[in-house]
Amino acid sequence: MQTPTLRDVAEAAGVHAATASRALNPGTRGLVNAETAKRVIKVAESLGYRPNPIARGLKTAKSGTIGLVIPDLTNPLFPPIVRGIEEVLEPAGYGGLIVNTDNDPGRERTLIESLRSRQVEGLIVATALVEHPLLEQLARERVQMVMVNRRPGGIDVPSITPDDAAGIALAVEHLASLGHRRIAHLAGPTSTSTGVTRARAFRSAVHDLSLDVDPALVVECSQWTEDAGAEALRGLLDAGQRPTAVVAGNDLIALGCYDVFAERGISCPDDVSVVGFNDMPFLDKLRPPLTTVAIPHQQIGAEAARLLLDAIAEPDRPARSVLLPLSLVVRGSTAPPR
Amino acid sequence: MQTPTLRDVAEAAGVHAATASRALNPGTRGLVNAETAKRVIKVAESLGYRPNPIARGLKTAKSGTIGLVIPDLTNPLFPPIVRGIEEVLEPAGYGGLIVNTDNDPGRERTLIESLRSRQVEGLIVATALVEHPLLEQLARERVQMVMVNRRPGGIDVPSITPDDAAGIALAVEHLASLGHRRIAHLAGPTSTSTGVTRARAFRSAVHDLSLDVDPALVVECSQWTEDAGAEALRGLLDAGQRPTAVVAGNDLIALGCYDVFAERGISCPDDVSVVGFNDMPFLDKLRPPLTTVAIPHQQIGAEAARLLLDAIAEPDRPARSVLLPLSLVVRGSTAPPR
DNA sequence: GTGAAAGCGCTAACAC
DNA sequence: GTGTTAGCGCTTTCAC
Repeated sequence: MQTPTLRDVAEAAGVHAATASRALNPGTRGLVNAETAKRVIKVAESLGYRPNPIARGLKTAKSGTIGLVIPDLTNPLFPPIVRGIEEVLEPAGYGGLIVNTDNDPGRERTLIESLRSRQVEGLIVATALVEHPLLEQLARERVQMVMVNRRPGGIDVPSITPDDAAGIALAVEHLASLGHRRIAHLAGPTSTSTGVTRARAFRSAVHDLSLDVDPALVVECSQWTEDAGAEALRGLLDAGQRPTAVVAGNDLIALGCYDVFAERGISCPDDVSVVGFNDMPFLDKLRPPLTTVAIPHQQIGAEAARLLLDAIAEPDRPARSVLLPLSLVVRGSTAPPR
Repeated sequence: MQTPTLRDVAEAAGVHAATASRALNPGTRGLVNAETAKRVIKVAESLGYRPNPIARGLKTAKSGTIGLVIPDLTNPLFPPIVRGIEEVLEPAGYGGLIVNTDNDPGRERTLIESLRSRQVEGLIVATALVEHPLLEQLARERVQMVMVNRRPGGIDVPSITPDDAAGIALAVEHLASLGHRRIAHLAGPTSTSTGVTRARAFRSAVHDLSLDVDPALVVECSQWTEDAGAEALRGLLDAGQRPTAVVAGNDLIALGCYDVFAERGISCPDDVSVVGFNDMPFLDKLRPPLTTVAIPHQQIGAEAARLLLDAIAEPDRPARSVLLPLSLVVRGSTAPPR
């Protein structure tokens, strides 16, 4: 016999399929004679019965899957988040369907569409660049979702974000305590909320600590990449700026700085200190090891999944949002200015 | 109206649901009047109809999902493979369900079980450590699968593996051409087929090139990790061995060597050259940048997905297996011995 | 407490 | 060519 069906179990236990269903389902088990329930369960086990979630899903309009929308799994930022998510989803009986958008709004639309047609029960969205119309539409159609790493403007969607502002403040304070006063910021693209938040936090930290406030010291990178970071730093230096330290929008941008240092014979941390953001893997293997702001990625993922499961269970509960604290990992790329 | 159903479309187009189904389905579209088909399609579009794969799946016993069994998504080896897989799956209308086994046989069993109950149509298995009984059982039950990065002994399962032996030969030849004669190998665990294959390839390459053949120069690491690599190298050095170069079982193990070099004031590549295996991200940022054997991960994933889709389409075709060529990426961790 | 019957949305025989 | 009918495996009224 092929993988046994509920009816097989019912027959073997001498009950009706409906009764077997009730017995097997913890939620409805109470409706059934304890004896019968026990018997059915035993039979099911001995037959190696496994419920077919597809059939169940068809009936209950629940698929037991949720969609994970991320830009690019290959970006080391995301695997730990995904693991954190799975860690919570799995014991809850849910599975995660991952899509990579490459931050392409068109792909994003299509992929979310395809996830919805697969009847996912909710979405965890970790892309920085969801277009607003799409977001609003999803909210309107009451698609359960939670945003990771970004807070949705205006829309009532739960989100789980690292406390970027606090992280940047940590970085700036660290540099200031080392004696730096002229600190540059290579900001992420202002098209991303993260880029905006971090840049704003940078400006206010510099201001609060009474360091040199010079608009020319904040440069926007066109992307969150090594190349864009290198380009931005080159622009800064070519414009004659000589910061003694730079706070990079993220680790990749910081890596771009390393490239420029190599090109131009600048020594880090002797000539310039650098702080990254994210604490990607293997940063401790760099030369010099990169000082950076660490984000509890796995925890973020886990928290996001919990938020989503809650939202699915109680669709009408108002959106909670969580801000996770960050920490600074001091390594070799920061030192007092000379 | 909630998301429209096939019946809604059929009604709006003035045809029967079955006809609508035929019209919408490329495979059966030929059975329907071209005009009608066109009309139905138009109506479907205007209604924003999206087929419900769950319902379809219930009927056709196909879920449109396949299971990806990997040890740990957090290991940088896997994200590119997963992306390669998705790249092929997505246009084919399939989705991938990922599980992380942490190389725990128990978890592996349970997770594969849960994938099967989710009615996946096939499995892509990238764990090094599938227990044989499980594998055999799956094969017996005619679960379609393909193995990635390992060849199943004895069982007729398609596999897609990097040509490890050729890669190791590349590494050894490179070192030999630099003038090294006393080369060590920090092998991966012999409980993994990869570990065994690479160690064997190392021995035969050393032999073929008439280099120093000394069994003491091959050490097994207890795991594929940085720590295990460091430990193995310490053991080797403590035993008085002084190789001028080491071929590490993988990049992580090579990283462990870096740690030991730092501990003991050994200079790389001046005192010892090191070659890694895998070409993880950011290896070019290390000090020194690691010379390593590059594996076309994404391509492996894509190929694996193709193999699986083929197998699903033609279950009776004999298992094909693919061996992908590797290349050596020469960076700064290798130099002539001094 | 349990069975009967209906139906989730779709597709596949089988008629016509 | 198209409609009819049945049913995938399960859950859920509604009777009894």
